[in-house]
Amino acid sequence: MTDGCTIGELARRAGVPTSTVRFYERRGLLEAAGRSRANYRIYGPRAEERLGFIRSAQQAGFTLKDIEVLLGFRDDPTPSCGGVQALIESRLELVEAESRRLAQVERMLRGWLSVCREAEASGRCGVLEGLREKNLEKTGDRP
Amino acid sequence: MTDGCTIGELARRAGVPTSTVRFYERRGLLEAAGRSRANYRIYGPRAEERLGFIRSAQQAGFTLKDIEVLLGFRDDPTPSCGGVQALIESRLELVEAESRRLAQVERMLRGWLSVCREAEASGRCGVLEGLREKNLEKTGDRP
DNA sequence: CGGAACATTGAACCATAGTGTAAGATTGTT
DNA sequence: AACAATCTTACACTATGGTTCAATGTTCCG
Repeated sequence: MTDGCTIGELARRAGVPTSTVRFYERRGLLEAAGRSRANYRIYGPRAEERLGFIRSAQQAGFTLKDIEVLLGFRDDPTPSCGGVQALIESRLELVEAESRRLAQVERMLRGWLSVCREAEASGRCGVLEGLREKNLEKTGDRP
Repeated sequence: MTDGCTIGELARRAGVPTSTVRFYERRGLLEAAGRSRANYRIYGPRAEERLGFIRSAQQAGFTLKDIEVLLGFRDDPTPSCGGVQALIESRLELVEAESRRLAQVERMLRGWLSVCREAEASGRCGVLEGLREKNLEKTGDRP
């Protein structure tokens, strides 16, 4: 009772805009808060902790959809750590895949950059000419 | 004149759906094609080559917005390789930043996974408890 | 009392790269 | 002639994580 706070106060403490708090509520990540007489949302320490969890999980690389699941586990009295583990593993796989893709893109771009520097001497642009040929379709890591 | 083809044919050759070709036209990446009597788009070899360029550039990690610029350079009679180089460099920076972020996320997830495995013996879920504490905010690569 | 600073709502909007749909016109094959 | 395939258009929708807006109501400070 003593420590209910408004959405602005909660948001300030968590370091997010109020719009984000409302968004989380809309998404079902935060349960609908109690209301003051003036229909303002009133948050207690539990909501604050929950919001902190969401932000931490987000920093740890979980999507909001993941976090929905994690929160479900958390709310569940059953310990069921297996589901959490499976979630982490599948998220990790996605991240690894994306990481590989990015590394590939990075190599590509570096390749084009060196083409660009080499061609700087001659008048032509090796990149525009090189990208025209589709030798990268299956074969080419290096342009 | 002999080798105009319809959108379906062009799309098949490039390995994209026709919807994507129309989308590129709408985005201004492909110029509006000529039309047959029946109002069908008719594409020549230049369009085919241009579409190939777009796809190649995409594989090389450029966004459609980048590609718009690249196409602009290409259409420009002036050689201006410097602009191309700047574009590659700025794109590369973004990719590197994202790459670092992903690596960080990967470390995080691996950390949580090991927490999860360690806690498997005990009844509790270390992840749900660990994410509650916000010790990861600035300090923590490892949970 | 007055104005600033805060709160409420729903709806629309941002970027990205397309995909899907509906309804109708045209083309090719049998 | 019938039928399938292909084409046309505009508009809406996908996923992600929110942000912005307008119009209106409340609380706080001097």
